Amino acid sequence: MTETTRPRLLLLDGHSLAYRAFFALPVENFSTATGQNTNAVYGFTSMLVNVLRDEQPTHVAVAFDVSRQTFRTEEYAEYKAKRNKTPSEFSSQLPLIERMLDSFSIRYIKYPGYEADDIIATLVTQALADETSGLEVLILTGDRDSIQLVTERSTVLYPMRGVSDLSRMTPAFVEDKYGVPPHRYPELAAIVGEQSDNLPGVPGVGAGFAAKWINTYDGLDNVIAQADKITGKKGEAFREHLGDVIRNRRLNALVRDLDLGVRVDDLVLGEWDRSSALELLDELEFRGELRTRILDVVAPGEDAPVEPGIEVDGTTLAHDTVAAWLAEVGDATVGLSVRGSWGSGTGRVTGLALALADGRAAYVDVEAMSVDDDAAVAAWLSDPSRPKVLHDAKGPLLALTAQGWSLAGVVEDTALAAYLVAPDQRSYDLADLSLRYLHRELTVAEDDDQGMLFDEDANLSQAAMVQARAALDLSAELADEVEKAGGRGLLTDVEMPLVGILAGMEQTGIAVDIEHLEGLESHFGDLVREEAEAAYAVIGREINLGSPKQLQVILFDELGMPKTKRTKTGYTTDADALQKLATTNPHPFLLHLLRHREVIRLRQTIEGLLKTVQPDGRIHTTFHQTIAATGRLSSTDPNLQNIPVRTEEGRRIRESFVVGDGYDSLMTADYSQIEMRIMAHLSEDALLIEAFRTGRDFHAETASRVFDVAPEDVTPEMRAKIKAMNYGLAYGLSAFGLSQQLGIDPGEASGLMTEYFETFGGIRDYLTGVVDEARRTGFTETIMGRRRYLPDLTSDNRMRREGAERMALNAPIQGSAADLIKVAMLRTDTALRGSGLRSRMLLQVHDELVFEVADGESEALEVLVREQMAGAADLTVPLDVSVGTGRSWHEAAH
DNA sequence: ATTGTCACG
DNA sequence: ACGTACGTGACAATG
Repeated sequence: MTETTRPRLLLLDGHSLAYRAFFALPVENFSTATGQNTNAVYGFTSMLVNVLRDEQPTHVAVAFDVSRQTFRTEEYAEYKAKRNKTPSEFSSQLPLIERMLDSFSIRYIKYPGYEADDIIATLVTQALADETSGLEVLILTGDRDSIQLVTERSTVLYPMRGVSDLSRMTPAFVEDKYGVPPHRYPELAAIVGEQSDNLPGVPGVGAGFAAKWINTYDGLDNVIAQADKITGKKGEAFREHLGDVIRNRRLNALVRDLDLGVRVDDLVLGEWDRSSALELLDELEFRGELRTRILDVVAPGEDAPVEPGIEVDGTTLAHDTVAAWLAEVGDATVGLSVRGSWGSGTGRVTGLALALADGRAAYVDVEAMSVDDDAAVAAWLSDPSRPKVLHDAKGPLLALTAQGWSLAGVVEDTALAAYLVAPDQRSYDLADLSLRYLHRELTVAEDDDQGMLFDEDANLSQAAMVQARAALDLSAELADEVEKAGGRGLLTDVEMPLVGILAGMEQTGIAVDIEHLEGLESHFGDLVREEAEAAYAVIGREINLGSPKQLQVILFDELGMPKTKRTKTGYTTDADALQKLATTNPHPFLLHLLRHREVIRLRQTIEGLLKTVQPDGRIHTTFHQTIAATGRLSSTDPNLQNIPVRTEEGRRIRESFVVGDGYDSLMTADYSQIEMRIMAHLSEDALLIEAFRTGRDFHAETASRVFDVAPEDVTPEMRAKIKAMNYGLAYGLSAFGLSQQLGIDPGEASGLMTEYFETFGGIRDYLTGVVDEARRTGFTETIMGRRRYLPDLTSDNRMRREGAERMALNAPIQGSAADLIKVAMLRTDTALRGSGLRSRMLLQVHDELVFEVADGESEALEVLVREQMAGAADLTVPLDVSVGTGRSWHEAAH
């Protein structure tokens, strides 16, 4: 222990290393849930810790460039001019690297007007000047200019490929590789040139000749002085480009005497800041191997390198012991995992796993419970003062309800929490979240007792308890994240209470007139056959009309029609393109094909619906609360949010959704122009607000203002144009998109947009402001504070960037509308319960709610629903609700 | 598993 | 020069 380690100074060129890492590591594999890219941070950190581990330096510093403007660009404007603009995906990672260094107590140094190399050169010079210290110097850099700093006591470590191979440049190595000693390397570079710095050298002269000259004449100065003596083409070229060479030499000389205000002694490696380092590793989602390696290096032996999986201490409770266990739990928060099944309006529970923060856990075999156990479980589940945490509570809730239990006291739903924190994820799988936020594997330890029989039941109950524990642990972790994202109110007051409502709607389902649906199926089936045969007759053979590939052969090869817009694999045959073809070339095949598409689609929709009708004669969809990044719900199995409505034929399908037995009618209530109203509210555009306050036809009102005519003089054409414009606004519309929508030319569409924005300046200002702010903060926000992260706003890829800009325009509008109708559902549900009405909510279709009306409740329900929907938010414009009632969904909509 | 198409708000 | 409106889900064809 008394042996003194030899002092070693490690200097890193932060910029060049991070830049290399940025290009070496695929960005897709290195980004966090919120979209922060981490490839440069990862690669830099990885190189840093490897060198810390392998070289054991006592002193460390990292040098950074401040900007591209340096004394070199002052002197020679073309210096590094050929380099592409620094991608913002890279720049955004530099502050993270600095935080990483702070947490490791590693100094980083910048000096305006100079490059990182100059800082390193200065420190190397200082370190070598003090010969008594015997300080050894290591320079980790991706910039070859530093080779001039190599001496017997200073070595350059240069990354060869990617971020893992380091080449150790000692004087002997440099001499061997380049043919000149290190201090002469910049002389050689001056002759050869440096492409990455945009410093052209002597054409036709490579490193070999340059080294020969330098050695023969003893240095570049002498080569220049005796330039006449060099014969041949190369000599001629050298004389001709002498100016470049002299300039190169001046620029590639590193500055060694900057006044940094830091001495080598100040660079002693200090104590790391454990909590900020761990926090940053979590934030960057660095786990697994790198996390282990980092912790091993900066804090050897301090943190167990291998993270254990989630563990619980519990077994299946014996018969008649559940009540006692639950009594012992008291009012502690319990992680709850429900085993069983649910869906299609039914469900059942086979087991319950409970876990506590101290590791205790229990599994209840619901199928083998005593009467007392059952009562105890029922009481605990329904007691709102016994707090519970679940992951994705809707399914469990459905199963418990089907079992005759009620559930109360759910204080956190970890799936919803994770969704609010990062709404763009595909899934919120418990195991993934455990890894991401807890850095724990969600696997059950294998039973290694050889003598024991494999007990499947024990494993299942163990897995359930582990999941219960994971949900509990996650809730603590995610609560912080939700707080940080400002999502607590939304989670507690909106998303979580909505779970019960959605479960109820799914369980209730909507009644279907099967005979009517079957009648439509055969009707459209007939039409499908007719159209197919007519199409075959035209071309003289049978093809698969559903195959875009076969259609392309017929349309573009055999019928010789003009090629449409390209897709990845060929040319599009979508309805839009075919419609366009048909206007110039009304070939009968095209017409039959289009009609065939239409009717086969309707038939398919009907067939799909028929397959999902349950024995109770109703369809029970599943609503998803964590799919749409904007905050909307989605619906599957079947999707009841895309039942046809736009054509008369399609609407006939809605005749099949009918009032169920024991009820009087269906009622639908929808918000009119909800998105434009939100736009008016958010933009505070006075004219738009006024247009809504008149209460008259909104599109006509706005058209009258844009075209500056009296409302009664607005023509249908004017109204149609402004309507398309109004709808397009929230989508980030382009002149092209608008022209496509309206079938006018892009120039006219562009003029229309200009007119519109001149009239509604507040909207234009709002829209540009939204994108600017999102670019600054990294996210957009709805009226209720729902965030969507859009890292691509700063992408260098134009497509991605512009795509993100359109999402930024749309997310606050669509998302606020989603917030609003969710609040309306909560208010309506509460009011319904309080009113004693029997009517019930069945469906939500983004801006519409569908109810089943009990006998004699029609008027009361309408009043209640109108009041609760209109009062869901206090906007600067009124929320208009239109309501209709009928025997079917189709009738109700009239 | 991905692509193309088309239904909805 | 290039692609072109936001958000979903279902189905069939095709790799």
